[in-house]
Amino acid sequence: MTAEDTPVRRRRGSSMADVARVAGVSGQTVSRVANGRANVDAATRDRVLAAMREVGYRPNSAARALRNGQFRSIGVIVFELSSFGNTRTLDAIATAATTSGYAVNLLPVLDATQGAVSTAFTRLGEQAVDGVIILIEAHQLDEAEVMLPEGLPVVVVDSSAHYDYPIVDTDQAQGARLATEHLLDLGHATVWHLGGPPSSFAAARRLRSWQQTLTERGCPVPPVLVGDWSPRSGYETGLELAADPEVTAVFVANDHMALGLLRALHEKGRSIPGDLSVVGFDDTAESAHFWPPLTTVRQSFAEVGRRSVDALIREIQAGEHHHDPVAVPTELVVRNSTAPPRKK
Amino acid sequence: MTAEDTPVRRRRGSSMADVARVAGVSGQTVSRVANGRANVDAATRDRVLAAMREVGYRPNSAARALRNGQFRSIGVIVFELSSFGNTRTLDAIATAATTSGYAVNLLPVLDATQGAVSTAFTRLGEQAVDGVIILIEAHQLDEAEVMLPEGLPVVVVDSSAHYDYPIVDTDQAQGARLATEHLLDLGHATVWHLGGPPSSFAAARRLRSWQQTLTERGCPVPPVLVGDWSPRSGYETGLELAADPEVTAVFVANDHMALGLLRALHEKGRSIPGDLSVVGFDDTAESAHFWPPLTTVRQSFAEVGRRSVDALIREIQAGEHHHDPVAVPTELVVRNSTAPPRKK
DNA sequence: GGCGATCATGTTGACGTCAACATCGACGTG
DNA sequence: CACGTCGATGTTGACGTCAACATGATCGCC
Repeated sequence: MTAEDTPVRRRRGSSMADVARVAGVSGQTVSRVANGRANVDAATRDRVLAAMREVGYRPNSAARALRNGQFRSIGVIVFELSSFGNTRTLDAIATAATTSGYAVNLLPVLDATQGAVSTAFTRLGEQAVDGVIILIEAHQLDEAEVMLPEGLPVVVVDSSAHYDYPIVDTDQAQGARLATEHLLDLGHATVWHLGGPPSSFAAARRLRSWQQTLTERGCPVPPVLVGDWSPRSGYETGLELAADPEVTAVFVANDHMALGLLRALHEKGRSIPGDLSVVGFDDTAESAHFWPPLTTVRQSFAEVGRRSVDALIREIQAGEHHHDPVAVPTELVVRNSTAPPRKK
Repeated sequence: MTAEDTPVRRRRGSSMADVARVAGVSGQTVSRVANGRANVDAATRDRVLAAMREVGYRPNSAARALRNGQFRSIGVIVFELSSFGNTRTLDAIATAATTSGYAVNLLPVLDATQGAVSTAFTRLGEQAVDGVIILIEAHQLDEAEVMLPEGLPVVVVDSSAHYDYPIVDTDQAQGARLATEHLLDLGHATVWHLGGPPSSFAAARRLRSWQQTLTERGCPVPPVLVGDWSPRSGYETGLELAADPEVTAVFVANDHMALGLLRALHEKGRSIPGDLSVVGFDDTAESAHFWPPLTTVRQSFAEVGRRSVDALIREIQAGEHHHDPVAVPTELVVRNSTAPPRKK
């Protein structure tokens, strides 16, 4: 409209001072109105509100943060190739944080090397956050020198017990037990297991729990198959497994690998669940529509997100350290990929 | 623990003044070192660096932002139930932004009602961001009063041409043409289409391009089937389609629906690609392991993310408005779900 | 009617950083 | 040796907000 064409566009908006001038009050009164303090005359308040609208006032959060020493913002450290679970958890974290009046700062780790993780933490130091949720698998932390700024509240979403930070995660052990017992209860002599990468604590927990459940029931423990969470690794394992008629039941550590495994079994002409029962872990949005629809263990990512934000905010606001790990229970969803073994 | 229990926990760290005191220099010199200015004596620089380490100095980004009138941070408005594509794009955005030295602020829209979208924008006003990328489907914007703070750089990731903001998106039309022509080239008389929800501009573009391709080739245009992106809606449509022997080729607007459709065809005993060829859109990580592996159109979410960040940063730094929409090309990935029609 | 309580509003300064300007010493040149 | 230059370093103030304190007006009560 006007001829004001500043070449360098510093987005200096209007400040309280501008509003104050228009409304004919002091800056402090504007501040009181902006923060909803009670001790302002109704007429004055209206005048200020009108002035705010007129000049298009929006509070400057940098100034506010500087003044208060708080950012009302939390950082979330995620690994670049955010896995299915992490994505869902991130979603829940964002929702919970927003509901609690906190902003969410994404801090991606650009690659898996030590340096990159360290860099993420360094960057963290310069970020405007009051606390951090770590969403990468803990073994990646191990390798990096974990140099978190002292006094920065942290919550780790993982199943590792190695750190001195509050921990929130799905109850991996309970979920794996659910899966294994389901297959055993159907009458299978034992259950094979396709696990995730050994570097993942979650994978380790699921594996251990599967082992333990078999042992408790007096079942033989077959050799462990190792995958890397990807459908491809499930597919490759599936090709091997299809050749062994002894195998009648498999517990796969995530649904993605289960998908690849199903494909391999189809290719080899093995019927599911007729020849082989399969249970997954996660319950992705697609799992109900695999062929056949997959029996799986449903994780409550929403709950994990919510709990971790709660824990972090409590830490931020009260300095409270909640050292008991939070384990969010899972739920078995039975579909068509599991059935009793064929009579011999 | 100690007796000093400040009720309000202000996380005041050490400031430049502290470093300056320890190093025996002025705050300004510390500032120069922190910002890598050249005109500092080497010995002095080392002394300051040592002092920084000693007191654990980290720059206060709030103060910096206040001083500079810039936050070096961009906001990304996302819809709560971030779809597969949005998640991938977000990932790419985060990576690109970080690489360019910008932080990423997540601004989730908590539900689809008008009020919620407006709230997100209002909140935006208080956020510390230099610009915004809008990742929700544009029709949701339509419904809300779009009240973006004036002068705030914005980039929209969508296929709508309704807005006065720069737009970046996958070239939906080109992708849909690729899919349709592939099926036609195999010898199918025509191609059916299971589209996404009409409210989605992306879905509309794919649909229009499919229609146009058929018309250009002089093929009959079958009635449009409408889904909602979910595997379930694909499944339901699949049940209908399986009953119609006329149908030999289907282009499904996303891989999730294609998965559901495949399941329905399996259930009805129709063979793929023997009886029916299916092409999807997206190329998710799982699509290669569907049964059968899915022929699909690969979107480059990474490219979309990168380009939108680039556009936004250019806008922020140069005030440049790039009004030509950016269309990122797709690529057809041929797998086993497509084949020539059976000879009659 | 005098005095303290209550309430609206104003004034001041500090949060941490950094651009702009000021200072000071060293060095080169005619 | 007087003067100008350049490079290192210091000093000041402003960015926008808000707590703490200050002011001044109104009201109730003995």
